[in-house]
Amino acid sequence: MHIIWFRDDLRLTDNPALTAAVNQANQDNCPLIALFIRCPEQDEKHHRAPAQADFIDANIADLIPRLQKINISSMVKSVPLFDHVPAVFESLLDMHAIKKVFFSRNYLLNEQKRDQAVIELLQQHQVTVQVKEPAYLLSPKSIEKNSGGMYHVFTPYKKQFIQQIKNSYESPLTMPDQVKNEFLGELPGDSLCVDWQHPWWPIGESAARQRLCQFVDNQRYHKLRDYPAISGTSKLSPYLALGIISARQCLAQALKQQGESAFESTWVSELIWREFYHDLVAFYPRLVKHKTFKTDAMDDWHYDEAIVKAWKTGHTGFPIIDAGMRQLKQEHWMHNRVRMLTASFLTKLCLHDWRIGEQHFMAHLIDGDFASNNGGWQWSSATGCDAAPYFRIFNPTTQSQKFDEQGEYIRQYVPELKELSNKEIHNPGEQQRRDCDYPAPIIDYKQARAQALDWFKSG
DNA sequence: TGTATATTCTG
DNA sequence: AGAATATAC
Repeated sequence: MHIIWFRDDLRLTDNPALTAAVNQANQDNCPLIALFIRCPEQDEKHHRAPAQADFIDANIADLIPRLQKINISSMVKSVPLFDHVPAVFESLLDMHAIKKVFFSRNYLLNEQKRDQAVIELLQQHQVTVQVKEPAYLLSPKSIEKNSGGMYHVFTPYKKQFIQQIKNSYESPLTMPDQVKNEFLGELPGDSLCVDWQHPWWPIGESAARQRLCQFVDNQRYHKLRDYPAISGTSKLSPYLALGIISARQCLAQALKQQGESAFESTWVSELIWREFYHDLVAFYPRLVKHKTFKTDAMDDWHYDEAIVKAWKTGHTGFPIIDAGMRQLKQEHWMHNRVRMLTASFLTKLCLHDWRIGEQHFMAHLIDGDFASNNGGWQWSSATGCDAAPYFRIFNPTTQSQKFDEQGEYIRQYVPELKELSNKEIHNPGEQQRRDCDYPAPIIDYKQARAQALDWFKSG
């Protein structure tokens, strides 16, 4: 029999490893088994949000009957750590005559170490391993400067990216054929947490595709994406992070609805940002080791327990920041504009280590994705790839006035301020704060900004 | 995908 | 006085 080992790509369509596995099984006329290996302790080590772990389980549970329809039986195994994954394969080898194993490549370090150990074990047992490139828009490392190496600036990267993808466009793969060999029935395995109570994030790839089809409207996205009180973003990030939908499927839909102009659209640009950050991780393994992207970046930060606590719990005394941090805790998701504001606040105004924020976001976000999250945090803290230098510092109050003019977003997540006027809600007066039982600002913005400019300039 | 400030413009 | 614009950080 052959095995398709599902890890990140929890979908049937546009899944190169799965399609290859099905084709091979049919060619060799043998059964195909889908293998899922969950590693709860590893998840904890990587600070995977419990919400995301549950979302994965629920999506696996959704995938199993759909795999059955194409005659693929599934097996779910749970072991604590990546180190224990080879043993799962060993016990499978004891029980079954396994000929080929398929999975899609992962560029993160611990994951690659895990995969390498599995590959070595399988090769010792004369099992063929096929590692397929995941359905990125372009495979990592396919964009390089003329002089070689990775672009450090997004704009020229994007320009070349679009050129290249126009030349080598591949449309997404459709559902694979049925496996001709007989369905093996239920296989013994470990249980999944399938009690998913989150109507905002429906399970499964058809839900994701439906969301995609309803969303793609670039005019609307371009106009509304920065307003956190409005649902103007795609809400596809958790699906992209876990491969429930592929970036290629997203681009295909944009092209279908907008034609070639999709390449210039704001949303597709965001998809390319995502590839840019994934590419950076593939090029620079130091990023996975918590190093700054800029090797000469200022990297010794303040630390004040009280500031970290206020930031994490949403009690900084800056309403828009607190709204964002509370939204993160409550919904396991935060609007992108507010992610930028809260990140800039922690790193550039409080001068606290971006890694604190990176880890906190990962621990709570349902869409946590190492490359995007690390890239975003390093961009925010001036240690990463950002064409604009260190002095891009957001003013939480003016940003709030600009992007949450009516204070709707603040009122939703910081209800103690909901009676304040549209004018006052962005920065209540001292007496109002006391009346609402809302904290005074933990930093003096003006002073913090001046301090940050000095600090970054000297570093 | 920024902000603050000085300067000029407008009514 | 407030908007628009230019410039430096």
